[in-house]
Amino acid sequence: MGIYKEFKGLNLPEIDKEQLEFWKDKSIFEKSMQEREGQETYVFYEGPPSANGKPGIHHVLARSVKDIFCRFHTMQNKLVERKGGWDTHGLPIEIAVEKALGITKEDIGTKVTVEEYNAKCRETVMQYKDLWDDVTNKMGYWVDLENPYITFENEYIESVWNLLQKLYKNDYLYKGYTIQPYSPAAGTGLSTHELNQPGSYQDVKDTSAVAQFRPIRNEQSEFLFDSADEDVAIIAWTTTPWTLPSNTALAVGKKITYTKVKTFNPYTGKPLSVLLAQDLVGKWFKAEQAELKLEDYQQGDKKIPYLIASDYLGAQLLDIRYEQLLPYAQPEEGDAFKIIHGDFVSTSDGTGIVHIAPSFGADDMFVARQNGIGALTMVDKQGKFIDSMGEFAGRYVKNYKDDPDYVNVDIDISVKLKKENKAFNVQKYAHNYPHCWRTDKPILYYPLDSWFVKATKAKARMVELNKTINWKPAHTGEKRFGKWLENLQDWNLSRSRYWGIPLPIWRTEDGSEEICIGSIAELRSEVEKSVAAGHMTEQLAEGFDMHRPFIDTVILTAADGRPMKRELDLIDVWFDSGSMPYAQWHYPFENEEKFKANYPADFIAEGVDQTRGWFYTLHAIAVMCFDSVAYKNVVSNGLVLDKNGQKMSKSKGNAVDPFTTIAKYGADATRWYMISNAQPWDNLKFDLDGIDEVRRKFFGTLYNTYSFFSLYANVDGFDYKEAVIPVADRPEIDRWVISMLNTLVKEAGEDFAAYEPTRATRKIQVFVTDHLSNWYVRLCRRRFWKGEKNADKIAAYQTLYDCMVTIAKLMAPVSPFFADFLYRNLNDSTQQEAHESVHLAFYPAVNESDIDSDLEQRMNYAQRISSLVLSLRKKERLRVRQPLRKILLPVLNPTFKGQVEAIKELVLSEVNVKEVEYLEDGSGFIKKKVKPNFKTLGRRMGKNMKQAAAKISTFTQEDIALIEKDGCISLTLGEETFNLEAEDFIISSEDIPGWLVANDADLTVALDISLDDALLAEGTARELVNRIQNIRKDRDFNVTDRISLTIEKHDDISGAIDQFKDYICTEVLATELTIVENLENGQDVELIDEVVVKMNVSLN
RNA sequence: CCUGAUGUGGCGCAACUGGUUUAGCGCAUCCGCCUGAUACGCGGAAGGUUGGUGGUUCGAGUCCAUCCAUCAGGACCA
Repeated sequence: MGIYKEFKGLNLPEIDKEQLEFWKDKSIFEKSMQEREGQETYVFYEGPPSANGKPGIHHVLARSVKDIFCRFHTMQNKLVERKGGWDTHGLPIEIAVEKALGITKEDIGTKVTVEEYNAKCRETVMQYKDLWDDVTNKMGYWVDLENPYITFENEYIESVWNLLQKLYKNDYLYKGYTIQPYSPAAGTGLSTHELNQPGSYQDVKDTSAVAQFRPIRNEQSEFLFDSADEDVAIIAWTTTPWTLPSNTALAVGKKITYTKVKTFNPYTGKPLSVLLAQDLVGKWFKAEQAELKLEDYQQGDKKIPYLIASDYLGAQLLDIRYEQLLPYAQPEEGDAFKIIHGDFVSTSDGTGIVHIAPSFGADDMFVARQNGIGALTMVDKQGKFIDSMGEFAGRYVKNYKDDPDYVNVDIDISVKLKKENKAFNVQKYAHNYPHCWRTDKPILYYPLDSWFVKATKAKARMVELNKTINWKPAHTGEKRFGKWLENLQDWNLSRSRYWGIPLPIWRTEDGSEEICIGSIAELRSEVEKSVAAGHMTEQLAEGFDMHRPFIDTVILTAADGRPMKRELDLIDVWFDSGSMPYAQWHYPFENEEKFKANYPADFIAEGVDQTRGWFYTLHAIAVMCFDSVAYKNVVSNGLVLDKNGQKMSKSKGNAVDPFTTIAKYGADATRWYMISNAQPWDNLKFDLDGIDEVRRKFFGTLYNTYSFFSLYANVDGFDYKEAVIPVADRPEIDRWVISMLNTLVKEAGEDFAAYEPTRATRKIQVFVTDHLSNWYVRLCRRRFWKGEKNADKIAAYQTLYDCMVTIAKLMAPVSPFFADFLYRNLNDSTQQEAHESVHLAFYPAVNESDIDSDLEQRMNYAQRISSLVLSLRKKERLRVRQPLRKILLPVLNPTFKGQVEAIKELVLSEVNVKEVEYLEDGSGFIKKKVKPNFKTLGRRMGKNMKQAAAKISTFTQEDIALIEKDGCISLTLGEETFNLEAEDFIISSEDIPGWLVANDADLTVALDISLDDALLAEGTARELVNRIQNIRKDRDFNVTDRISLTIEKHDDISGAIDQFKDYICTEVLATELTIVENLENGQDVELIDEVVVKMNVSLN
């Protein structure tokens, strides 16, 4: 039994389990923080997930990203605390509960008490907490699950109230009357989020009407009239004729050209001049009817003639007044019934004149306010016309009640307009209209009272501070988030629901006095006053619930003694999560020091969908309340799609379950795959085969490297107790891999620090598979299993060991399980470092002095030369086991020969060739070619580059020799002469006449393929060794077992046996090799070219 | 409709500020090979008008314009 553990095979899920146990037993996560107590902090904020849905594979990606940087900075010796959190309020939970209870919103407070309902919410919201904790644990995400912040707890709510009060005091809160999507059928306002539910927008056919508004004839409008009796109408189109009684203005575009068209009303046949946008005349009048004469028209004619009379610019029409279309009521406040300008007016639809009903359209309200226009609200919250609507009073504007006898109000209004010569056109119109996702009834836009955060007031500062935040990727911050901030609207804070943080504002009935409460203590003292004033009978109980309905029983007293009731609204849940930097510590009521040390965050990460969600609310609250950013670095990760690029969804059945994936492939392979395959902010096409590939290629290779190491280190008893051999004294290849390793440490460190995990993982992977395993270990195998434990062998062990320990550290942030497994298997045995886990260790320091770019370059030559030789062998069908005489290398530049000499032995043994011969300049063998170096020459020559390139291609061998000798050459193009230097050219050898040649960029290699008896015999000897090794392997001999060999005499191998008997015996660990005339019981072994020998291999 | 991202062999990705790139790598396919590390790898074959078009430039996968496609976000739906 050696000191290093040996394993039968790579089992990542098993490693996961062992590591989890180990971390738990030894409290490694806790230690990773305890050991860094007092060090510089790296602050991370956990965006709270909602535990009322199950975790998906995209959560694994998001949390991997978070985990990577927290772990990386822990390894930078920083204190990284990560408080977990839960988002517990909001509509998704309420809806889930309604569904579970089989009720709708209207039933709350009637069928179910608010108290019962909220209790159910509280209970339901954590229903999948265990599942979340489980996935967090299994994927290796380190976050404090023991002491999470929970948004429904009183302490949390109190902190939020404090923030709200801060906003209130700084004049950031106001109550406003705005137009919002509203569902009369459900009796509730809808958030834009709800409006964006799939299926909300439905294609429907509505009655649309073009109404005729008659301008009042006066000095201002006189220019519109040609004669004393001309009947002029401004026509406007609407798909909601029920809003026409509420019309108070018409909007035109200042720059739009309007045309007056003389024609007849199609329903009454009376002469009429209509005004509409020039661009839309063709939409309402057929070209062929322009041919008809107005005077020929007879009432009832199907084809109505028309005549284009005159054009006006929209600006000319402004402020013209018109007669109210359906005068059921007058607006109480503001101006009305005049033409105003609207930015949004276009000529893509309708008539280019927009009917404005401020109560029923957000744009309408906005433009009306700008112009001092009042509103009419002729429809109530149930969706029916109010009493003053005459014959329409009490009728629903849409069929909200599923009344089978429902008569369409839009049609009746249209009929009325037709009769009164007020309709120019009425027809069915198919369009897309939002519907309530709960009741499936059309919504309407309705003015509602809401509390707003005056975010627009802080807009400039938010934009400015956003520029100091490092966004990954940059465009999400600069463009998506930056643009959104620039077009910021006030934040509608109100939600008329039950399960959420109540708005802490109490008002007198007339709204003349109000108070915003900022703490429980303050509420308590206000309640005391209220009890004294007789509005309440009892003081607040200890630990009272701050939710509804309890909070609504609190009635406060105004200065003049009048009662104040709480505004019934809850606040937007996004305010909850945006408050977490403060509320997670119950700041400012507790933990002031803690808060200050942890604000703002160094790093947060969430999905890009949080740009307008959490990223915004964090930023907005921080700017408005603290004039600060909330986070300095933010990674917004992309979506996780299925392997075909489709969105994952349960209904499609293409969702990947995180639990089965982790259980099957291990957390590390899953994490490594997700991070190395695509940048976190790109969408990831998630393919399980990709995880398997990562497992095989990366983890498999690294595991095998360890297996290889442990196998021989155990045999040799390498425990790293020997004196460290200075790097400078180690062989070329050791110094090379150490140089490469240090380059990697440097670059990967920079990548991690720059929030570029994908780059880091790719570099680590290339190092492990290409450089460490397939070059270093492959070429060094013999050093590990041959001969005594001498300095060379120790150097090899130390080098390989150091590489693996370092790799364990580099990969630890991304693949915490395997990294620790590797680290502990190495370090536990040698005790080189005092850390019991890689996650307590530090990111390795770069030894700049060990980085040798010359060395890296010559090893690159070695790899490429080997590759070229192997390619030539392939072409000539010369097995690698067959030794060849020599390689010919043209010398490219003065340093080339020295560089190749240093790695000559590696190349020769790799490609099984005896020697290298250099072809020097002037040997006459080499033909060189020259190409311009566009990078340097292009800059200098500019426009002349093309000509110069042509000229350079005509250079003779002598010219090239001249460049190499003098380092410069002059080139004449027409009038001009340029002095060019050696660096302006790329010289390479092209060909070696008479030889088998291969090229790779500037390298050229020729191979001598002539064979003699000695080479053939050696080749045969190597074949024999290979076959015997295979037999050893087949028979499961130990690598150290000695054997005896008996081979039947065969002419084709006698030369090999004569000359290479010792070699063969050493290679296969044979104590004796006997040749016999006849071998019975021997096994047939095929060598080459159908040569079959009989041999017997036996264990000593 | 606006904004942004993406578009490179069948698939997934790369190519530092435009220039030693004949557009690389991996997976998959086929042929061959090496291996006392049973994992990988190596060599070769096949596979591309770098989404289209136009432009700037001595030179464009890279910059500009425009169009197309996909994705995301937003506006609007009178």
